[in-house]
Amino acid sequence: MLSSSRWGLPPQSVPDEMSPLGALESCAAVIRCHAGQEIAREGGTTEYWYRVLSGAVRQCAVRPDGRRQIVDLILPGDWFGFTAPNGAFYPAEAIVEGTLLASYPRRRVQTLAEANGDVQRLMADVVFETVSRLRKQLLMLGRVTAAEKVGSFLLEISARLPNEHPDRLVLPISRYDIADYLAMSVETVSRSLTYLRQCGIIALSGARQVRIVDREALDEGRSADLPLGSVPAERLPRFHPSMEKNRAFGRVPS
Amino acid sequence: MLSSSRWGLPPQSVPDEMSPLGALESCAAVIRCHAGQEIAREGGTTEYWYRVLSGAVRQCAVRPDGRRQIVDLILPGDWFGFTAPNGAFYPAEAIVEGTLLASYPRRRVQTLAEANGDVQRLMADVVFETVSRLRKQLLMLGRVTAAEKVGSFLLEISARLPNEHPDRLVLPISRYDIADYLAMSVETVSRSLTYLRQCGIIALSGARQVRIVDREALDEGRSADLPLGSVPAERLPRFHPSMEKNRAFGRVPS
DNA sequence: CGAGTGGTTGAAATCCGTCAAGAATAGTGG
DNA sequence: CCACTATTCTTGACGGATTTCAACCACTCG
Repeated sequence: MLSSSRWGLPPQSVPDEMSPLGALESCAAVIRCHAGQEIAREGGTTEYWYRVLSGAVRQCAVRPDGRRQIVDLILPGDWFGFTAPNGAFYPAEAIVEGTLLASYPRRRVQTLAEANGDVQRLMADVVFETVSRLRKQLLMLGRVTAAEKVGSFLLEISARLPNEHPDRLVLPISRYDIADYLAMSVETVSRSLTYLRQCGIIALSGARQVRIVDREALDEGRSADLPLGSVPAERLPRFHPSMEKNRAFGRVPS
Repeated sequence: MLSSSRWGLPPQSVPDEMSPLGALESCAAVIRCHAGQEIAREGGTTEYWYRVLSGAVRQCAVRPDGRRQIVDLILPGDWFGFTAPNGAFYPAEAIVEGTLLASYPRRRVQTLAEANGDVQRLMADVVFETVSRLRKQLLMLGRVTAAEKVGSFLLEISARLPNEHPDRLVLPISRYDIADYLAMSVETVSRSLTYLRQCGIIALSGARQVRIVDREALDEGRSADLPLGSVPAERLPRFHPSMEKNRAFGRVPS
């Protein structure tokens, strides 16, 4: 499971500075994971920090009632494994077969960061990215309509997945995972996608291949103008009368 | 707005080690905020990291449709202000009148952390706490029923608020803020609370004073057994027939 | 082929958001 | 202290979106 080969950091994560990264590189080992395989945890605490090189990883929470929720979706370039001293531990599993991870010994990196300010700042930014990622997921979950949730999910994937063409994307996860990621039922995810397709906002070739036709319609949340049940014959108009319900969630209280 | 008085770290955040904290203390300034006041941002980027000493702070996102969502609720002892280099900025506002903040100059702390490994690890843990906090909010938003959301919110507040008696708590935020925090309407928040009260799971004295009667019922999510509309005459049984719908969100797919 | 997984669609029940109105509380100024 | 107002909170009614339950199709792999 633990291969000792070395691996370099991808250029996009740290564009200019290459000096401190060599030190980080030298302590990284590459792990190859099967689909569904849980990333090893050493006795409860995470002794490693990981970075996804290819594939996808999910961190799940299982409620007492048996439901599952994905609390983090980790794509190539993202780091994970940061846990608070007394925080809950959410097991990480590879989603895609052959997912490649770079594993960094936590203590080694911390020692490196103490000696090298560049490494310290790099790791700080990496954790801040995690915060930013979670906040985006919060915003997705907070959307009102199912179609809005799925729409913003597609945009998120499009932005985070290194595609040659940003409007053509291959979903790395199944409908079930999307459902657990957005906290909705699988059926509604499927319905939302066909709804977006029927609106002409996206195009589907196969289940996983998505083409974004009208990007603005996705992030403006205009996909909530019509209910899921209705089947519009043609594309939605750019501005819809029902968009006028611009009342705030809660006005500006306390 | 910016007072130059000094302020010590509270003992609960860092129990034992007191040596590196003196250095942190010495660069902290205390800010007193009015209710609704936005915490100063210096030209878009956050030049300061903050820690809440008393009161409460919210970080909001406003969607194009005018809705508001609270993407972080910061209570005494919590830090905030960590932003990724290219991440979105969410303005922070004090909620409670007279909220006290300790502000730490970002660059000064970074310099301190470079020189002192203890400061570095302390700050790392502080950011990990933020990650843990956001993940808990994700789990709250992911709950199915409105009563479950509000129930887990009460438990969260009870755990984070330094109360003498953990089952008696005073809500620091209004119904509107709760609604924007849990991404639901104000009316449903109110209805959920009265529902929990009628179930005998909580007791309300006034709008803000809550007493948790049956803690297990709250975190087991059993509060979702009955729909919001029905008014049960007595307490719910400990195990309810409808609890058998233990189907997972999505089974365990790839 | 049959089993299993993943995906889609239909029908029914229900939970929640919206609109509306009223009650309770706080804040203000006389 | 009281009237007056604004805000917060609660409750009702209604319509609609989503969940649930169920069936079906496509595909893969022994």
